[in-house]
Amino acid sequence: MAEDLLDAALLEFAAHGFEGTSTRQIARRAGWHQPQINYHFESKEALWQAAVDKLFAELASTTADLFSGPPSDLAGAFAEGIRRFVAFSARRPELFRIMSLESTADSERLDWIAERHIRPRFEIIRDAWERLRATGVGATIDGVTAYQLIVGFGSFPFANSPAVRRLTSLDMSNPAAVSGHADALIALLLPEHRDLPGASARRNEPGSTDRIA
Amino acid sequence: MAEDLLDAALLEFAAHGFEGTSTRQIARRAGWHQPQINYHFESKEALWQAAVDKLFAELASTTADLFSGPPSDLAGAFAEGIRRFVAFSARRPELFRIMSLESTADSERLDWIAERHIRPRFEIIRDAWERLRATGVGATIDGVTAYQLIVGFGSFPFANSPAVRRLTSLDMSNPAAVSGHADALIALLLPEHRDLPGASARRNEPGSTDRIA
DNA sequence: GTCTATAATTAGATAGAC
DNA sequence: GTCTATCTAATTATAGAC
Repeated sequence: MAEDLLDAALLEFAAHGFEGTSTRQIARRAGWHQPQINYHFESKEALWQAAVDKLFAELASTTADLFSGPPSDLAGAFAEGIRRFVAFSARRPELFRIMSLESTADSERLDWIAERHIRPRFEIIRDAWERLRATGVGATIDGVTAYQLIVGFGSFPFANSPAVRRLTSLDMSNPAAVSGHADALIALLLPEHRDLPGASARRNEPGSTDRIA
Repeated sequence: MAEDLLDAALLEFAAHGFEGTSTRQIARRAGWHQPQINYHFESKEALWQAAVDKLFAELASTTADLFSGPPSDLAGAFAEGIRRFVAFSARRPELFRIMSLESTADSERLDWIAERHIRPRFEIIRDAWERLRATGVGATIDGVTAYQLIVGFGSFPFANSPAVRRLTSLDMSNPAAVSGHADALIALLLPEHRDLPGASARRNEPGSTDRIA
């Protein structure tokens, strides 16, 4: 099944980079034989593109409905978007890893991923943030900085979970750690939001580790 | 000169990962012949360790004096530490790139870098933050989260500067962008700090692009 | 210490039997 | 479509002349 191979490719590319990953490793992980990759995909590069397309399609499906309706509660939609993005980063740390790997040096892969996948999401988030700020809500940072905070800080502990585990014995795949991190990010971006009705009810549920001191 | 080779190694390892970097690329960048690397270093792995040691020595030299004196102005020392770390991340984006590359999968290199370099710095920052919070100052986040905010958000736009450039035409190597990003991070962590004497004088200097909206 | 040549291994991709 | 065998090129590392 091609889905299995794409998932294996995402894990390997995210862990070792494009050049550092061999198609044999990917095939072995998925239970394929290496030449099957070149039968089903034009090249290693085409396999990478197909895997990245799948990853961003998964992300899109978790946030598609957020900014489609009327902007009656933009702050609430923003907070919900952050919760979903943080949860997705925990489930799919490959997203941030591959974005980071490809964002550090000029390359054709960066051109491709920036224009095809990152730019549309970046512009939606930046513009939504600036509309929100225009209503007087939110931390006093601009849209570009808010995007960097959401993506950089929101994904960081999940993309680096093996390092986090070594330094703290925290398990970032724990659902309480995931929602706690989302709450911390929301508190930084939307300091007023914890006072809004129903905003942070989940923070006080039993069993949730409250990362807010 | 061995310094030149280690700098070349850092750039290549940071851009392509350990497995994705060939010793020939490194040698070519530094003007060496490939077999010289194996004469001066035991292996590709030993070269990587020497390069990472050099990188963290540079970081240590920029922050060595910060927490040594009496903790009379812990918030001020914290803000100054953030400014220096952000400036270092801009000058040496290889630090964050290599940390991220090695923090995503279990490996002997992660064991080595986590214990030798990351843990000591993590514990200093986490503990300093919790002492600061005990005085009632600072955002309501715990020490682990503060560390993730400083490292993740503080380094993100510099480690990903080629992507930032594509999306925004911002040049993150611009000194105003560097100090603006440090100010944004300080404002998130230490909301009270902008009111302290001399805290953010540089933000209002002519020519500085104020990223605070 | 430096350099050319090369050994031993592995990479992406293809040929061709089935 | 699958699988074995293999091609060409690139990899890390070493041998040995200078």
